[in-house]
Amino acid sequence: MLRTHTCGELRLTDAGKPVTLSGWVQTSRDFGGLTFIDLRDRYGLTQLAFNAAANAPLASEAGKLGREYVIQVTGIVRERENKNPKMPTGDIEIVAEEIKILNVSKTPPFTIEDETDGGEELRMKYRYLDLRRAPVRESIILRHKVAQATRAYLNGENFIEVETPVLIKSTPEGARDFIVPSRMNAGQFYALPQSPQTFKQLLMVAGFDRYYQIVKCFRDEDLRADRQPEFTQIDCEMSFVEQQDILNTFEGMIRSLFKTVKGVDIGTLPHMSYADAAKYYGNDKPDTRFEMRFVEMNDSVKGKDFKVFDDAELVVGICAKGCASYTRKQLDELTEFVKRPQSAAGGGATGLIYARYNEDGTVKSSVDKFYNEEELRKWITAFGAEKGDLILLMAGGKDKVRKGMSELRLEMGARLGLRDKNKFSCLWLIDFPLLEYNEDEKRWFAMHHPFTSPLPEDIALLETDPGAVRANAYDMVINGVEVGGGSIRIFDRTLQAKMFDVLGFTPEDAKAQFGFLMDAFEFGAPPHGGIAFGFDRLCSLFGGADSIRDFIAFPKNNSGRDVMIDSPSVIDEKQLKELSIRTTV
RNA sequence: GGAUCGGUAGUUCAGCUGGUUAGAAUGCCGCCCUGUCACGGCGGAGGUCGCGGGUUCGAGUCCCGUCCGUUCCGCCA
Repeated sequence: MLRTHTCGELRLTDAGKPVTLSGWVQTSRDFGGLTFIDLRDRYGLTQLAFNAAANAPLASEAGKLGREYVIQVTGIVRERENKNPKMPTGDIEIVAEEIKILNVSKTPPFTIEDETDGGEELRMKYRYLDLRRAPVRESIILRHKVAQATRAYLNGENFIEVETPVLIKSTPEGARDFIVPSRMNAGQFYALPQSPQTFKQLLMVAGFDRYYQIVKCFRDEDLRADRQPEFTQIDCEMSFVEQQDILNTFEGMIRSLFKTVKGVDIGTLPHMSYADAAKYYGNDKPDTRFEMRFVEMNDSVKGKDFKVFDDAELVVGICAKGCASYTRKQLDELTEFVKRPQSAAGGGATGLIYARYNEDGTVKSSVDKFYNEEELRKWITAFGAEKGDLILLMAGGKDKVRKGMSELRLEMGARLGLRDKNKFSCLWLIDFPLLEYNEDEKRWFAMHHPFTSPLPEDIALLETDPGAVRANAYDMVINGVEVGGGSIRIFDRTLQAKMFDVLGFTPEDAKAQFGFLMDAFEFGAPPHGGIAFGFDRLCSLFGGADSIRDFIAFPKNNSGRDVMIDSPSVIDEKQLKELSIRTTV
């Protein structure tokens, strides 16, 4: 063994012990006659002390150690003269008697400290150095803990972990597939799974009853801070269940994860319908850490000759607590925010209308020309505003205004400090529409996927009013992040055929793409349903971070590149030829 | 595909309406220092201002193009 202890475990009670530690040189503080070195490993930091008066050659050798040298040190644990209460090992130091350089190191391109001076790009290029930093290391360890807690819970609930194939078949719906050429089948291609969806359903047909897998999934779409081309799901499926059974099981799982990993009790998850989420929060993943719910104002503001409101499909607003004192400049900033070109609302329909309910009880709005004080008082009542509050309104087409107002709500929540990373607000979002109409392609698309069953009471509507059919589907939302989603599946071949029909698949198309699943359903498929959680997002949520990248050991950058190993890369002509791929380059 | 911000020392950044030798902090190197833990002091080295073109007497700065990166929109059944 190259060590007797780790760099994080020695305490005052160990004083007097002879020990051997191995690790990396974090810092060196040289006082001439006295040199301190902080030695680092995964477990922490331990101070080494070298005294020139006691051992001059050793102290001189210690002075030559550079940052990130790997050394082995033998010495005696001693109580420190000056303790450091900020370090767990701050009460002791090692009086070194012997050091051995196990490996030298170049000076790292950025500092290996909690607050590094390295930029994102550099950190990714030298990710193995970045991973030496405590915050990144802790994020990866947190991920490990979440994975273990997940397995512990699901194992306890009788789930079986089954691996499903990675080389599968491309299907046109959904995200773009990553494609792998087949050498043995010239001109043919595998696809990497966007999720193990069909396989887990086949496992239900196979009678496995409860399946889970912590599994890599792949989607060839553009990246975001919270989106990687390869990402991990907690993928689950259960047989002989209805929606409520699934909600209970996985509410239990998430509660267990919060309890084990964060020591937090999240309580019972409320249910919110898709329609209510749209109406009160303007999106399907409401951040319910704070209220600031939408208030629809159509009836109270129309007919006063204010064209913007009169022409609008929807006038909706929020009440920002204590913001009546906002300056003109701050209000202009909000208007800019709403109008910014990157807004999901596409630049905002009308801009922003505001009404201040001042501390002195007066009301002042940006549309005083059209609305007298009495009318503005009605606004105050509608919003339940108190003195000092600011009412913000937007008007226009329903979808755009809701999107725009939703962004504004989150922005105001952030400005008011209401989006606390240490607070967790979880809920189930239910009653999604089953189908979405695509104007460009003039056909219905499955909002979730084509195996999602309709709510039983809505099945009849499939013929008459497909847009009104609600799905037997559910999403779990935490702090405005969609962390998981799933559905009760269609297990009846006739209903599945009808779904494909509504989606515009000919029976031949359906057969070609999903024939294996439809065939399987003819051999006694049990009623089943499932859910999948975005594991990376869940970890970033637990870790209080917006980006998932530090919870992935080796993530890709915004262009889907791994800048450390420099992939993707060109492959040579011989490989291409073997794969029967011709290039024009 | 679009928008946005950025690219200057190893690193993080500053560099105004174009003007003499491009700065700071940190890191690195050398010397000094016996209780530091963001050690301190003195000194030093370190730059193709992403790349290409243009405007100009003169470009880090202005214009065009291009490459790389950030964040967002589209996209992500």
